[in-house]
Amino acid sequence: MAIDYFPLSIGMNDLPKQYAHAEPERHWYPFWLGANPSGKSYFHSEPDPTGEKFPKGPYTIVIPPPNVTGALHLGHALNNTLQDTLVRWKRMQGFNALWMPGTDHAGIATQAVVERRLLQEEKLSRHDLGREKLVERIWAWKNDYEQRILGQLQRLGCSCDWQRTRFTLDDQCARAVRETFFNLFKEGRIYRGKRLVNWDTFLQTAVSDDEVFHETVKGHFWHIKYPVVDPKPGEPEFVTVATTRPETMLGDTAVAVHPDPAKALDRAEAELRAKLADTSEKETPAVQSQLDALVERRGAKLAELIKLRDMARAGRMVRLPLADRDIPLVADEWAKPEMGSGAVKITPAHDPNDYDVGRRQNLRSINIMSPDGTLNGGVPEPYQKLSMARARERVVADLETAGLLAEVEDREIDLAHSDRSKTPIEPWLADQWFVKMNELAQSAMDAVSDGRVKIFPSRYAKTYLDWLGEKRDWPVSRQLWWGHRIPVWTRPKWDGENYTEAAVRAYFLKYVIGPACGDDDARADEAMEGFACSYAEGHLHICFRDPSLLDAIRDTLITMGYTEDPDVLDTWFSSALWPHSTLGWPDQTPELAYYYPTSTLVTSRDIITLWVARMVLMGLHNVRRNPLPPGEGGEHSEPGEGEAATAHQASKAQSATAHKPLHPHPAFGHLLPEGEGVIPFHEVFIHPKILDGYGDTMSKSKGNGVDPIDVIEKFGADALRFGLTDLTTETQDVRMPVEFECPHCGKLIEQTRKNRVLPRVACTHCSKEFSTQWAEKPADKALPRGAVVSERFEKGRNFCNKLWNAARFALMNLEGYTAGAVKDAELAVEDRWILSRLATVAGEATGALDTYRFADYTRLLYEFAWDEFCSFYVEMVKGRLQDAASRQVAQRVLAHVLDNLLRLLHPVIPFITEEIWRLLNEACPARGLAKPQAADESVVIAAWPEPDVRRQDVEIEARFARFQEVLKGLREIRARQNIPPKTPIKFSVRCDAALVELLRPMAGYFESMAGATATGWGPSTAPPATSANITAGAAELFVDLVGLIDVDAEIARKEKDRENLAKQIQAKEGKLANENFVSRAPADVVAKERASLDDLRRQLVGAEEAIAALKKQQK
RNA sequence: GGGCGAUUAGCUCAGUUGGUUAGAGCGCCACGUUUACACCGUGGAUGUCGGGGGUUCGAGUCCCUCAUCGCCCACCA
Repeated sequence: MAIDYFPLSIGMNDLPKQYAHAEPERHWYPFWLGANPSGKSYFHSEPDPTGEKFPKGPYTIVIPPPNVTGALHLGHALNNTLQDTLVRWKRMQGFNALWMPGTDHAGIATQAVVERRLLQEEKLSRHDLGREKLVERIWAWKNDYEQRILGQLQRLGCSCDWQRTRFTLDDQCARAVRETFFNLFKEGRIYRGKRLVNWDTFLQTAVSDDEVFHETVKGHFWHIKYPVVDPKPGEPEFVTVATTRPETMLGDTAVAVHPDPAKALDRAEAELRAKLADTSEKETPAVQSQLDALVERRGAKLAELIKLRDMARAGRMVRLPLADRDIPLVADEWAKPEMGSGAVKITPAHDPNDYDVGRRQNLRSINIMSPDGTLNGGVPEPYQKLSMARARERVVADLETAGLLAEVEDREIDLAHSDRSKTPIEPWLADQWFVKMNELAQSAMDAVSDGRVKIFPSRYAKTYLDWLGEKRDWPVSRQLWWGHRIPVWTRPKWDGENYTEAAVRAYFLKYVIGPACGDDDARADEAMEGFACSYAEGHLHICFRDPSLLDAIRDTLITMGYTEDPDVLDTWFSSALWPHSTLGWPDQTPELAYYYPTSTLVTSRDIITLWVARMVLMGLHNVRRNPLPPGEGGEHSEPGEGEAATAHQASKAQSATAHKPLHPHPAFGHLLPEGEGVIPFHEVFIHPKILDGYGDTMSKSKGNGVDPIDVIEKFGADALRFGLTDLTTETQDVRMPVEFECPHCGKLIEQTRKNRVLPRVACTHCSKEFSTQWAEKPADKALPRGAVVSERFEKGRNFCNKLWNAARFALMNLEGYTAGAVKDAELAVEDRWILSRLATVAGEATGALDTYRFADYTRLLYEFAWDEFCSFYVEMVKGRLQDAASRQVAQRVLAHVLDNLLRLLHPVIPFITEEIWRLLNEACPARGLAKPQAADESVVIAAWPEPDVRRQDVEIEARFARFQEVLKGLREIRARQNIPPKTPIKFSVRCDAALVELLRPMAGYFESMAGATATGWGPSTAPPATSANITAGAAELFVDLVGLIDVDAEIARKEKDRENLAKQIQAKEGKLANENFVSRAPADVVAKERASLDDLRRQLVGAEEAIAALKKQQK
């Protein structure tokens, strides 16, 4: 049968000896996407609510959307390979598999990249460009990189449903974001608060923690005396506070002391003692002296602190020097008595802890800094317009002049710098929006605690629960331009205005919304549904659900004094909605009803908290399931149980052969806005992180990053995928030593910490130079580029080549193949064996994938394909293929096993399996043993092999094990006697009658596979006069060596054996003589030891016999 | 400071509930171009299972402790 709709890459008659990966990769991907007989993409999925086409129901994965900051690296390749492996596997199993692709706008990271380039290439800041223009530039960047990223995923072979590709900043995500924000706002879960940001005063922007580097600098710890206002008799004249940032005193609004100093001192002492008991030796003296100081001064300090505390309770004030303001003493637990004097200055606007104190104690906040880093009008005139650094000098000098500086200590300070401008960061409290986490976090914790969401490996559930357990409110605003704009407008409250929600609503209905709706009451009422307002800290905030409404009233709002919030939302806000926003939420789409909750999330451990936890809580908040009345699909979702029972889940619990339709048949409209919240996914798999050979994380900036495309070019996409899957064990990190590939000689050069940052490197083999990613000078850039790869992918490439050659052998021997049923009686012993092994391995491989044991999956198939199929089955079937009488059955079994092997391997190595599948289709259009059937046009849509348990045959596997032992023994003797492979040898076997029965039928295979002819079998077989012997399991082999033997070498060898055996026997005898062992160990263990001892003794006798015989020969 | 994890052959990693003589891939050594495959075949060498204690008849596996490394989180008047 000729395939005319698509040309095969390789003609059947000249299959190359080495698998060439490039061509199959190039042409099979478009084939899968639609250039196939069906004309449709195999990767596209449509909801099937009735379960007509897919009785097993859906299997859904949403991609962790890669950031559009840059191209994908090896970590992404791992992440996506695993997802593709799962999706392809489930698709083959008959699930309606959907892999939803997309990318993430990655707020600050992307804006930072674009801003950095702008500065470098055009010397422009974002302020020079303006908001709109900058955002335009970022969109252009996004378009470039999105294309590149999606292209990389395709090169990798990812079977995403590209028709559904999404972006976290696209219109539909924007709708989901606005809907979510509005609802949370209306529910009072979103509030305005202050939070410390890393303020870059040079670029006048907030920078993320990632963009901050710390440098230890020499600084001071200043102790400042604040005079007490009108001290009463017995009261101190001053309160001393200490600070590393004296200039912030100008913004102080209180001094705090602990409300219960005695208790606080006890706690401090107890903590130090605990630390002393727990600390390493070299730190002990420091802790001890702290403790001593605390104990020694306890009495005096306690008295002082109690006095201060009482003053605070009496509402006494201190005078803030330089600013000449009176500020209160307050009692607050933030003050640590063991620190400094025990009294602490409170600057709510410039320190997050102080901000909390300010809220608790109802203090004023005085912001003293302008965005450019100079002091603003909130401080006395002499200090205004000074930079923070200058202000510090001035404040310290003035305090000293005033005699208010008690002490100055030297101190090392960890000072934060902006990575972008290299200037010091000023911590600055900015207004931020927060999401209240209390209930949301609890709901997400419950989902994991009660098993609705399962995390693999399970230890990561702890990371998740611990983090959520803190229930820290989530700051969601970012001082950026790239992202979802916060849909809030704000104005200060007017003097004398009384805020009530009802009044604001009434006002808006009458004067703003009403007119905007053309005074159509129904429309206006509806519009008011999408209106919410709140009041906090002197400001009125309004929020709209529908942005189109906003366009109509924008001008009105501005006239009314409202300003639009300039900030955008944290990028994780939109990522948190990803599993439902990509399926159409807030609309109740068929997709949402059918595919949600998704099946599996595959991600890495560093975003368990940032992303996974938030998806769970947002999913539970946004997506609601209504209990359906019985008869409308509701019977499938029993409360509690039903929700988790997708077919995917059920297939794990039920046997693979169960046909009961367990899928929920979700009816459209099944997910409604009321009712119980629905989890976003049933299972989460956390995969390891790839480090380089030195244990460093890979990154472009270190120079150890690997572009998956480089690996694909050199080793092939399948080799990359196989290698990555093969290292996915339960460990948290894997190391991947990295090499440069010399573009001149193609050899690999070890990448070191030194050479990986050079613009050009000389090849250690051919000495020619090549360029690296650091090349900037034209001379460097002109050199050919050295790709960065890893030889760890050789294993995968070699495996693909082995598979290719096994297929090549099969194809060369399948001429004249006819399909037809094969009767059990027609099967040869090797057929029965390989079919038994195939059944076992198919079951084990399925089990491995089911529990995310990816490395087990590849290992099982690697060993089956290489060590069993290639090394034994193919070798053994060769003879029958040459024999007309047995050829037909041999061909049918060979084709069948290869067919199954290709299916089992397809999820991990899709390209080569498709290539071979199509070649096999040419040779054998119909395959199968019991009932041959026409093969599917593509292995992508072929069925996953169900383990054929009927073929499992313990007896035949046992016989094979014996056979393999004997064969190995024969080869070993040949090797150690240096007998050339072509020289035939004769051997005899001494073993019991049962084993003879097993081995005798294999005689021909000893001839073909070891060039050895059997001359005698049985319990009384005697060794030939000149022989080498070896123990192979329960059998003893004698190889007749007349004219071949190196007697001396054999004697030396056997003497070494004898020594070794004697040692082991002694150890075992000792063990068995131990009364404790014999009486306490389980009987079967003891029996095993006894049997093992007998065996060793027998071997020893054999060795001695052989030595004696050989010594006779020597003479 | 809190948490999680790692430490097994030269390198990268497996090692099930404690139970024969601790495994794989790469690398290394010897032999081999036998009609699928040198990206191969056959055979071989290589380990104080990080150190020290303990529990046990028995520990790579369980407990304690020390050391080194990695990651996450928090904090630093």
